[in-house]
Amino acid sequence: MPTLTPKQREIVGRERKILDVARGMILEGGHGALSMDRIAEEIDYSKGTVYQHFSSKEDVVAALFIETCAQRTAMFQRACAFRGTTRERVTAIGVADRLFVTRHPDHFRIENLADLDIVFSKTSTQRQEMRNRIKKSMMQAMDRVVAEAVSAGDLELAEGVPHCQVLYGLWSLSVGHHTIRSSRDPSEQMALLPGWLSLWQNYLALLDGYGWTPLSTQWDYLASRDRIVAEAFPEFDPEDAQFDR
Amino acid sequence: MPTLTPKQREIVGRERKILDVARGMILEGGHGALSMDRIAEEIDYSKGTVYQHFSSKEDVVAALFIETCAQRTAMFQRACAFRGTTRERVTAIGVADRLFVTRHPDHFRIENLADLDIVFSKTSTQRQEMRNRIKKSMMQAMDRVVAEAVSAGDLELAEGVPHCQVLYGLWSLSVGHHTIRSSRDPSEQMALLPGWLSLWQNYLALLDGYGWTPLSTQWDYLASRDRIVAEAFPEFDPEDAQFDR
DNA sequence: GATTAAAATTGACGCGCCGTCAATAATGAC
DNA sequence: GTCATTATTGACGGCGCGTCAATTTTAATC
Repeated sequence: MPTLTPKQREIVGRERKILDVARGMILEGGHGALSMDRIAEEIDYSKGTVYQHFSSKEDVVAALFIETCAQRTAMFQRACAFRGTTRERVTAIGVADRLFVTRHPDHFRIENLADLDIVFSKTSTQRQEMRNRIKKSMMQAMDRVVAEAVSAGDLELAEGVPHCQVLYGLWSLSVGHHTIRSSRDPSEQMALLPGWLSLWQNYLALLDGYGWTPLSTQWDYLASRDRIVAEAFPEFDPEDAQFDR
Repeated sequence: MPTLTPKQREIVGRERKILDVARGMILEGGHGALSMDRIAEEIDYSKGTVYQHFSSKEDVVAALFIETCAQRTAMFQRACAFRGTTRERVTAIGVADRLFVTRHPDHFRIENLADLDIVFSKTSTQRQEMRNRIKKSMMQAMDRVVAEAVSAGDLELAEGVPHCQVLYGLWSLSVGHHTIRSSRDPSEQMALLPGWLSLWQNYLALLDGYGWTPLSTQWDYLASRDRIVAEAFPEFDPEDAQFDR
């Protein structure tokens, strides 16, 4: 086991601190509030030292993205392993998404930044590959659920419609929801259902529309939701997830 | 009729030019490529003059957003007036969205910028109100279609689900789609259906899932699509819309 | 056409931020 | 204790935003 010198430990700890400080800045004021000078100031090292860890501002954003995305992927994989019907498993992904967001309310701000081509283009190829690997493994886990559903007969797709089409629908709903909600303009909020329930309703409708059985009219998916939290994500308190907000 | 002095005409023309130049900059390189200094340079006036038209960089973005959004709203209103079943009308909104995007490929880049709270918070209240008014009239037109569908019996919503829930689903799908596609990362593009068709499929599934009749299994909505373009948007060439890409 | 008040235009300035780099200090191997 | 390697510093060049006092242009009036 390679034991670390005090110096090396200092370096590791500093990197952690940089990321934490940066995350806080983005959370409070978006990309504009993130400043390399301010990071240096807050961690009490010079700017040059910060640049020893990250080659640019975008590199920091990319690192943050990868960090949180890895956790997200891990949660999705756990969701996909849920023991239940295939539709319950795909539902579990939606639940995981919600639980994740309560833990990392900053992630979507970062994701919207990081997915702008510009960010990763300014980053080392190493980090680019890491990002692609993570995203890919997330997709793969989810794709497997759809494939299973098809082979189990729970889902019959029309001629010429690929598996991932269903996935893409759920993905779009989630991204759209988070994007819309992150702009906290009251005029948009209309007379909507409270936050997460509106996304949940759309999940139900989309999956029903694709004919993924058992349909929401034949099954109590709110009960499934509670079972999913209890069994796949026991470390989460259902209260904290605020499913009704 | 108030005739304009040469000076006033110059000012109006200059404002047009500023917006055009700014739009081009955002289109080519996003928010980062937009620079007040460069605008001044390109229109051959000093920076101070640019600031006579717009109070800040964000103000320019806001103006661009309002401009394009107004056109978008107008197209949606035309879509809602389409003569056909209620579901055809809501489909027409999706078609209008597509036609609009082909005309203004830069709009979603701008929308994603403009909806970040930060932008409009740095803008005059006048512009903020204008934005809210436009967004509201867009929502209202669409909401009317849903209300009609419910009262005509084409759509029955479950207990406690408000009208706009359906709208919110379509809206999320569209925003999600455009957001995902605007990050042109090949790894995400998976084995998807070509661009717009994947959004179309999800529209169909979502509306089927909400039970909006006639269902896609009972009606040829691709034929409706062509009729919609021909009747509601005759100025568009169906070729240009690239529905298959 | 001359006069003059109001409006428009200019560009230099202060400030903050990014990323670099030569100079300096700390580390640890021998 | 010596010295090569590695880490740290902060001043610097460059760029962009938004301001403002000074200057020019406009157009209304005599």
